[in-house]
Parts: sequence; structure tokens; C-alpha cells
Amino acid sequence: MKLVTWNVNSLKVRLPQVLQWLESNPVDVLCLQETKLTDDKFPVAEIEAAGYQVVFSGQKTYNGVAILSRHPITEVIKNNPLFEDEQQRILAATIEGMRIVCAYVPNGQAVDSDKYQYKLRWLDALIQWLGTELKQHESLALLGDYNIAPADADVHDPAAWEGQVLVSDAERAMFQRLCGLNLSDAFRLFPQAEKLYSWWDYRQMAFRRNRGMRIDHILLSPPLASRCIACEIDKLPRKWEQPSDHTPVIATLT
DNA sequence: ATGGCCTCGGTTCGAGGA
Repeated sequence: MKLVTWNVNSLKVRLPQVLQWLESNPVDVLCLQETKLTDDKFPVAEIEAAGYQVVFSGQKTYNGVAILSRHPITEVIKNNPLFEDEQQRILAATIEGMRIVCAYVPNGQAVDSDKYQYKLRWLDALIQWLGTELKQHESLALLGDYNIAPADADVHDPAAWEGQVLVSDAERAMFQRLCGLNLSDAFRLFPQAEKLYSWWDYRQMAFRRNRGMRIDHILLSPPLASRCIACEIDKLPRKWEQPSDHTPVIATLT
């Protein structure tokens, strides 16, 4: 069983890459963020032709999430019922007995901005809601672009980023509260090489210099964590022409 | 020192991302 998250930064632009990646990486569940498509423009036919069922929740220009699955998708929820939000950032569904939550956490822009306060409120509400979801679904996976680098090991230059958005104490405390729901960071269940990241800025040749951050995560509740045998970041699509600035993160379960 | 890119909408520049 393979569960994947990938912020594609426009599915309109990246659909060929998503299909190409799936061809060489057949997976069970693929959560996408930043589709940037209204639902009427979502490429359902192309994705179904590739052998996947799909649910999605989008809006114009910004945000937008989708879940692709080899298996039947049921109990779909769009957005957090505890948090009034015009932005389409959450999609939850039950697949093969697992509660799959696809999340695009707000970026936050800067720690002194309104968007940062929105990010913290959004995360607080997510934690509240996941608490209730976990009571109903023992096997839960939260996959997505968290826009949080949980520790300095997840940041190419911790000193330069200290206190900034994506690494601030308040954001990291939110990540720890998520883990406090008894969710495990799949990536850290295993020994990993140093300086592995999931996002690199398009500017400054950041990818070539490996100046990145690990901000895309897969958190697993205990029954799924105990089944998890690997978690990897696939850097290959970041090397393609016209790439997303994020790469897929893959958890393999027995 | 600063910003350096990409996407979108809608026109050729601003907003947002991270």
C-alpha cells in the first residue's frame, strides 16, 4: 500500500507530469494540493483513464485539493466542519478502511501578517477536528503540504530561517500538537540521510544547491504507523522541465 | 544589499506562494 502527497502548484500545468509519474509509480492513494482549478475544469477523464478514481475540491486561482485512489472512495468531506473557510484546503475520504485527510495548510506569508494568524487559527481548528475524526477512524493518515518544517534538520539554513514563517516556534508547536494526537511523522520512523527536503524555491538555483525545506508530510495514526515500512521523497520530478516546486512524499505500508 | 521564479488573471503588472 503506497500513500503519497504532492503539491503540484497548478494541476493544469502539471497534469502531464502527474500522469507520467503515476505510470512509473503506481500508488494506492495520491493526495494533491494547489490544484488551482475550479471543479468544472478538473481533469476527471484523464485521471480515470489512468486507472484512478478521484475526488476534488477546488476554487479559482488559489488552493484546491484532490485525492486520487486505486480503490473505492467513500465518506468524502470537503473542508473542516469546525472551521468556516472559503479557501478549499481540506479533503477527507475513507479508502480501504483508512481515513485519508488531504490538507493544504496556509502558507502564512510572514509572522507579522494576518495570514500568519489565519494559519495558526486554521491549524488549531484542524487539530480539534482531527481529534473527533480519530475517535471514529482508528486508521488515519494526514497527508499534505503542512507549510511547516518541524525541526532544524528539515531546513537547509536554520540560522537564516530562525523565527521566520514555516519554522517559527508557534508553527512548530502546532506540528507537535498534531503529533500529540498520537500521529507519527512517517519520514522520521526510519533512518534518513541528511538534508532531504520536499520543497525548493524556484529562485537562486535553490534545487541545484539543495537549499530546501521539508514541509510536506505524512502523519500516521498507530495502526498505520505500525504497518509503515518506508517513507521516501522522490526528487526526480523536481528535475523535469517546468517542475512543481514540491516533490512527492511516499509512505509504503504493508 | 536586494532580489533573483512560477502561476494566475487579465492584460504586460500585481498578488501570492514559501
